[in-house]
Parts: sequence; structure tokens; C-alpha cells
Amino acid sequence: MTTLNKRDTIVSSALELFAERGFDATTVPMIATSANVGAGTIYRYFENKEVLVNTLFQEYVGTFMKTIEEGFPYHESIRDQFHHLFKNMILFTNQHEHALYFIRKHSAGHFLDEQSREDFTQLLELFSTFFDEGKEKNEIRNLPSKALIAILYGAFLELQNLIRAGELEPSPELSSGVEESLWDSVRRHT
Amino acid sequence: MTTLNKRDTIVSSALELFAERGFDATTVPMIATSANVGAGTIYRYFENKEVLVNTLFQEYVGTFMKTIEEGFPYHESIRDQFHHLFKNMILFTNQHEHALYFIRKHSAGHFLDEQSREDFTQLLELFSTFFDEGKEKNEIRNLPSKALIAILYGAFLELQNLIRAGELEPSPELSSGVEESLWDSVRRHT
DNA sequence: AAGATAGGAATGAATGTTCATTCCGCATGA
DNA sequence: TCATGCGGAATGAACATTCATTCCTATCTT
Repeated sequence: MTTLNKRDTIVSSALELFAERGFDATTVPMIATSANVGAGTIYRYFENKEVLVNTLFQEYVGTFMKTIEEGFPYHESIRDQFHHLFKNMILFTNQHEHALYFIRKHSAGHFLDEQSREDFTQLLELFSTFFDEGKEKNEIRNLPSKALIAILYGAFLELQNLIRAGELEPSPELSSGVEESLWDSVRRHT
Repeated sequence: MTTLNKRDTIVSSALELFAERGFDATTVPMIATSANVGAGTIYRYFENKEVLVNTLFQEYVGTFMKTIEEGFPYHESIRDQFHHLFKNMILFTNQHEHALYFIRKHSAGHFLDEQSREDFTQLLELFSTFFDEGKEKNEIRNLPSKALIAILYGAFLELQNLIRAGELEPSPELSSGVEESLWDSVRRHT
């Protein structure tokens, strides 16, 4: 591990614990131990546990959105856009092993503040826009975009979870197989 | 509500609260209030909070399995078997609004006992068997069964969640559209 | 039939535990 | 020596669980 400063150590430990056990089952002393800092130190960087989880949430939702928007092929075919989406979802999970799972597990949390909820909505809208355009072009199945997002997002994250748990080995074949499967689930069949 | 006995009132209140907020964020007094009983009464029926959640978990996983196995068309086509699966997943969620979501949210919980984990594994095996047979017959996509389950289960539950949250109106068209989408995600395309 | 009594069921205030948060003394470096 | 960053014991609040007490209902007794 390239020596991180304390804040980043805390963030990274908290992310993993929150992803694994959830916000409510993760205690501040637990985070402190895992990050090799005193419990009090966490409060030098974050006002309280809720601020910590909201900061994490916003940071990672933001990074995820950037990862997806980066180089998005707006003018290519819907299929190519889908490929970009899928590829970058995988890229993001490779760079931040626990982040997507953390986001899903907490995206309806009772502790999320206004900003976090707004950020999450924006993320969903990004996908919505893609599906709406695809439906207009008759390349995407005629289902509510919310439903299409749920299918894509739900399936992808459940898979991610399996991989995180070590129950499924990641491989290029698996990736492309899953991409095909998910594309078939959202595309319009002729 | 056909007057329930106290145990059932407690079970039903706990189910809803656990599904909504999760085990760790749900307090026993909360359950008591929602069930209109004294906090102590809960302990007349369940040894403690963990026993309560494990009882719930096993009860609903068992009912879910029965719902799926009931009248399963072992000798019909894979497509018909899939239809049965899907139809009964919907049936189950209609009969037990919060149950599937509760199961998903808690299926990796740190408080689950051996029995609960075993029951859940059995449930997954039921789906596994179906997919394995379908692959043998070349009707199901060549992906690990675990992955196919994740896709089906993840997508279905994310949708269910949307409906529970009132963000999507259930309707026969939606159901059949989703069934088609999910079938396309797991079937082998020629 | 009315009153008395027993015993199981239910209650919620009291208890001990666990947690988030604070606070004060220590260490490091300028 | 002073200032800054840290640690972890101390604190108070919230929680799960217990238990002394009350309530209810069914069965007796007269």
C-alpha cells in the first residue's frame, strides 16, 4: 500500500467495513482499529459518523459518474454506448473494489443527507438518459427506463457481489458473457 | 386485517421494519410499538432479537421455496419452467410484500445462524438445478449458474424494490415485459 | 349466578451493555 | 518551549434484555 495519509486510510477502512457490514453494524472503534488510528482521530477528519458516511457516498458516486462520463461516445451507436457503460462500470469496480457495493447497500439509507440523495438521483438520470435515447431509436426494449436501470444495475451489482465474495472468478470471458446477457435484457429484439 | 395472534403481529411488524431499515437499524422497542405490544412481550415469543430475525428468515425462505416448487412443470420445456419460476416469484411477492426484499437484504447478515445460511443455500440450489438443466439442453446461455442466478435474482429484486418504493406501478404489461427481458438475459440466443 | 382464586400472558420501568462522541494528556517537530 | 496532531480512556445516550407487577380469563365455590 502506497502510504496513505490518515484521512485516506480512514476513508478506505470505512468503505470496506460499510460495504461488508453496513453502516449500522459498523462501529467507529471498528473503523479506528482497522485504520490503525485512535477513535478520536476519526473526529479530527469527520464531524461524526453520519458525515463520514455521506462524504464517502458522495465521493464515490461522484467518481463513478466521472468514470462513466469520461469519453462517453455520445455520437456512436446505442450498442457502442452500452459497451462503454459496461466497460466503465467494470473499470470502476476494479479501481474501487468495495465502492459500488457500498453505494447500493446505502443508497436508501436513513442517514443519507439531501446532497447524497441528490447525487444518487443524478447518477440514475445518467442511465435514464441513455435508455430514453435508445428507446427513441427503437434499439432499446419498451419498458420504463427505471425498470431497465433496475435490471441492469441489479444484475450487475449482484454479480459484483458474488465476485467480491470470491464465489465467482472474474475473467474476460465472464465479462463479455455478462455484457451480452445484459445487453440482451435491455435491447429491443426484432 | 383478520385479527392475528400476538406472535404473528410481531412477526409481521418485524418483517416490515427489517425490510425497510435493516436488522441493525431496527430496535426492539420499535418493533413492539409497531406491533402494539409491550417490549417484554416479544421475549415471550422469541428468545432474543437474533432468534427473531433467524426465525423470520427461515420461515420466509421456506415459504418461498414451497411457492416455487409447488406445481413445478419438471417435464415441460425450459421456457415453461422459467415462466413458472417467474410467475411464482411474483405470486410470492404479492402474498408477502416485504419478504423477498427482507431476504435479500439479510442473506449475508452477520447475525444469521447455520440453519439460516443452509436454507438460503438450498434456495439457490433450486435455481442452480434449473439453469444446469437448461444449459444441458442448450436453451440457456453458457454462463456459470451462479452468474445466471445473480442476474435473474438481482434484476428481479431491484425491480421489486422499485415497486415497493412506489416508483413503479405494477401491471400485467410490466410483468410480461420484465419476464421477457429476464428470459432474454438467460436464454441462449441462436 | 356471583364472587373468589389461580395461573398464564402481558407489560414497561429498571438494568447492564455497547456505542458515538468528547476531552485531556502525550508526543513530535519547529 | 510552544504548537499541532494523536490516542484512547472517560462520558453519556441509546439499546437489548430482564423481571416485578398487573391483567385476563377460566375454573371453582357457595
